[in-house]
Amino acid sequence: MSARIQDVAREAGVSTATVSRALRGLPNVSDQTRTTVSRVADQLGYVVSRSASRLATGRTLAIAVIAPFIERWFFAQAVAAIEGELRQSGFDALLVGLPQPDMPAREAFQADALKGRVDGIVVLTVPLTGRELDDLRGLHLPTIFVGAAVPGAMSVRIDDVAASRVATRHLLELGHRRIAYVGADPRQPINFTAPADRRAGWMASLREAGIEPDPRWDVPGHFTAAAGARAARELLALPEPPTAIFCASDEMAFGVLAAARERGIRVPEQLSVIGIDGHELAELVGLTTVVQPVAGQGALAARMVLEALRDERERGQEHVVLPTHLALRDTTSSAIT
Amino acid sequence: MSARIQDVAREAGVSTATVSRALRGLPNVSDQTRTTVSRVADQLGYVVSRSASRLATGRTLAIAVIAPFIERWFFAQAVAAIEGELRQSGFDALLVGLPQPDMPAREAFQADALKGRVDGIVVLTVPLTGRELDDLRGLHLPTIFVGAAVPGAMSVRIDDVAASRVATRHLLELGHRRIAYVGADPRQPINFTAPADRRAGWMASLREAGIEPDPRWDVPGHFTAAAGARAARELLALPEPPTAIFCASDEMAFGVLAAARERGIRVPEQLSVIGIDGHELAELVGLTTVVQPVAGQGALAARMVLEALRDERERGQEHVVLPTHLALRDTTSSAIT
DNA sequence: CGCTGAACTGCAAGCGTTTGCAGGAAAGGG
DNA sequence: CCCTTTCCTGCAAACGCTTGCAGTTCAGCG
Repeated sequence: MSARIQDVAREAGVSTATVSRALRGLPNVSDQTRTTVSRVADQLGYVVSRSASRLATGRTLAIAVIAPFIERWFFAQAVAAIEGELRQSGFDALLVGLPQPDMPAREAFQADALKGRVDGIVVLTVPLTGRELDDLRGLHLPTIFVGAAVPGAMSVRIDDVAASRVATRHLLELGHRRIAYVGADPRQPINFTAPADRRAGWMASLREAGIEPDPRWDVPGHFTAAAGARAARELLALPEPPTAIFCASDEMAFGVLAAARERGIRVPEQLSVIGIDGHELAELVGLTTVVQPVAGQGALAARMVLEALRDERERGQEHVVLPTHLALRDTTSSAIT
Repeated sequence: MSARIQDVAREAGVSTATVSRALRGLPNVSDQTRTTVSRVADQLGYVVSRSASRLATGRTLAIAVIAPFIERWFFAQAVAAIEGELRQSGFDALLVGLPQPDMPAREAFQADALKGRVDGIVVLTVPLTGRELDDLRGLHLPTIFVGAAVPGAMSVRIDDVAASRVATRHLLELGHRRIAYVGADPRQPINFTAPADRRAGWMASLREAGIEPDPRWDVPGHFTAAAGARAARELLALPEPPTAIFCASDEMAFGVLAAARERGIRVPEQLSVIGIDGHELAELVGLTTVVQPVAGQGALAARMVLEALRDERERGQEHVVLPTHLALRDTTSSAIT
């Protein structure tokens, strides 16, 4: 049906070996030959068979992108950035969602289903079990984690503890004392450290300020707006509700803002709210937040796998930490005392 | 390094042919043999080489998912749903972003780069040129479009005109006369009909109500919140501003709401706002909107390609239109006259 | 007890590239 | 003018699976 390397070879009057070399820009092909071959090739609309060259070389020119919730803002941003970077380098992005990620007993992630299908892996901050992680390592492919530092592998992320401290300190400086945290995750799988780290930053900052955090200020949020709203309703119903809420993601903060509006609580006058992310909408609604480079982390991760593929020798254990910054906007203000 | 079919064959004392058949559940393999082979196979951790079977069969077990802006809500939802459906059927999801989609003169989409790399294609409502579309057809792969009906191919979508009429009529029934539309796209590529269709529905509904839409009520929005806000600012600055704004997407509506807040305009008392989508946040902020099944469209599309792959014979030209419904919430109310 | 099929299994030829090795031609050096 | 090099090119063997075809075994039937 469509042209094979044979056809090109015949038409150009050379061997398939030469066609292969000519088309891939390998040395030891005369300019004359190379031109002819190229011309014939696109005359015939020849495209090398990926399957065949995969088989012959053992390289797939594909990278797996493992993401738990592609539909969520953070992941969508990151995936988009990764895909773009990969495509530019001629690599395929094989998207792998985590099976039923919300289920407590979700189907195990089959790492070795990837065996031989990709040259490298980018893992977006995914709740993986230790076993799954081991299987992943067992593939011996360059693997890079985004959003969490996994020992023995490369990673790119932000300093979650620090980001969280920035947010919490900001609230403290505004005079808040009763500062809640939304975003803890009851389960704590390996490699999904953001919730816990951010919680740790919050807690440490409070303690440094001489405040012992009330356990009731620490509410799970599951990183969705709806869950954020639920958390806020719970917090605002406390006998002595917090005067400020720090959310581990902007989406949860949106939920908190909505919940506050429901109850007629004015932000920031009666309640300060701060998030982490730098969501597009955060700017619009004036949400104060700690901005992290999401696309930046994704793109960098992609470049790092490709890099690792190039320099097979030194499969580094690089851990890159990207900076964040506080975007002061309209949802935080001094506490009324 | 890792086990080949040969190894399994040797270990199990059978030929590679038998291993192949046994593992794939083909008939004419004794139960005894099948069991032995399976046992040996996973003892050795054998996984068939996708590359090799691709080459041998010509089938890739992969589907390309072409999306222009993976980072946007609609696309992220759809991609997630598609990926899930494909994975369940053992297919790989090859994610293909459109190169620099925002650029006016973006690099052409290389359809034939997909040649031989996938068995089918799902195209999310993508602004493609006629030539690109032709190339895509030239691949002769089952292709299904989401969000736009392309002649000669399968599609799944909503009735944009109807959805838009529902929204517009709702506003009309509330007594609004000056109803603006945010979302038109100046460029009008083939296969990206949603903006124009929704605009058509708006315009038709107005005319049926005896209202001649003021051209200034028709503002581009580019489907982002920021652009929605910009559009709203423009509209609200008109000497006689609209009393209601209909946005072709919820994200744009969020922008409009933000812009209204900026100017101290109360919603819905002074301004009614309605969107299309059913975004997670829409519910939270109480945005009235026409809900469309986004994940549903994606999942269905995926099932349809797989279906088409199964029944090679009848490559249908099915066009499925999924229903939408109006979600009445708090951003629309009667016009003050 | 021979014969016919059915049920399994194996042989080996692909599938379309890549690549180590060797051959041949041209160029340069002595 | 011969001998090295250098530069191109082709041969043919992988790569790891699938599958048409043929061979074997064995139960069942006449």
